[in-house]
Amino acid sequence: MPELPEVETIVRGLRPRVVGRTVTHVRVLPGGERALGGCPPDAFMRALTGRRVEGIDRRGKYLLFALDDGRTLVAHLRMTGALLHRRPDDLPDAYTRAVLSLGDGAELRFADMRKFGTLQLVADAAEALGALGVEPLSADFTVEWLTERARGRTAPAKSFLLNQAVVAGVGNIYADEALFEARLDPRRPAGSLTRDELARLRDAVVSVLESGVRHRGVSFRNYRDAQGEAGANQAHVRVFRRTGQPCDTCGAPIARTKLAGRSTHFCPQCQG
DNA sequence: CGTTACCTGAAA
DNA sequence: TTTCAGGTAACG
Repeated sequence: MPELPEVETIVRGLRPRVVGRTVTHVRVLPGGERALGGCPPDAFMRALTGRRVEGIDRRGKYLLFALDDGRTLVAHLRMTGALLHRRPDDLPDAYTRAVLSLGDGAELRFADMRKFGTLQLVADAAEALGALGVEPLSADFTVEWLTERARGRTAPAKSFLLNQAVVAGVGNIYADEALFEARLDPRRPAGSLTRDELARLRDAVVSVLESGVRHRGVSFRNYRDAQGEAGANQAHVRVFRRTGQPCDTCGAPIARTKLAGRSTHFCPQCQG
């Protein structure tokens, strides 16, 4: 569920509340063991207990918790995961799969209805990360880099954007929004995009992601930030889940198709 | 390269 | 009852 802006919002919420705290107790609840990727729950609890969180960072859609023994707790929320900063007497969160108690009495709850999310404790973060391309909100995200990656590719532009090895952190919402902003047909083969079009696409990706961060993410259904609050960016979405509604720019009805197995929304007029 | 599987629930 | 969901690894 969360894409880059949602994960960034969670990281920013957790940082001031969790960095510097020590993990005093770890519980893995029913359904939580599968998030551990084969690590036995006891081993996970033992390895994490007593560790101090030195820093929290984001890479693509992953959250990285740097621990004082040099290891990293790597979390990925996939479709329905959430990381919630709570007090022990706060109401329980549905589908809580693991709870880390912190030295100041607060707790960090990992909740995940669909159980796709992961929590991995590794010596080197790279062990837990998939193949990740450039960070789109960094200076490394250049037109040259996009051009190189797009060369010769027959996959649709939409699939190209969803590929984490190309741009890390773009998901289904922001891919559709960026293609609309760049006025590009999501079905166009990535390799057919001109340098000019790729320049537009680059700028559009940056723009929609920055807007997402500014509005604390999109909450169409499950997404909640570290305080359990919904985001506000759904009010600023131009095509995603607006099938049949008039395009803001030209009034034509927003169309929907399927690409790379994902619902894809676009304006047939503006993105022709 | 596209499709399927992983899980659970909400919406059509 | 069927389809769909903000993700991605594994499969053919």
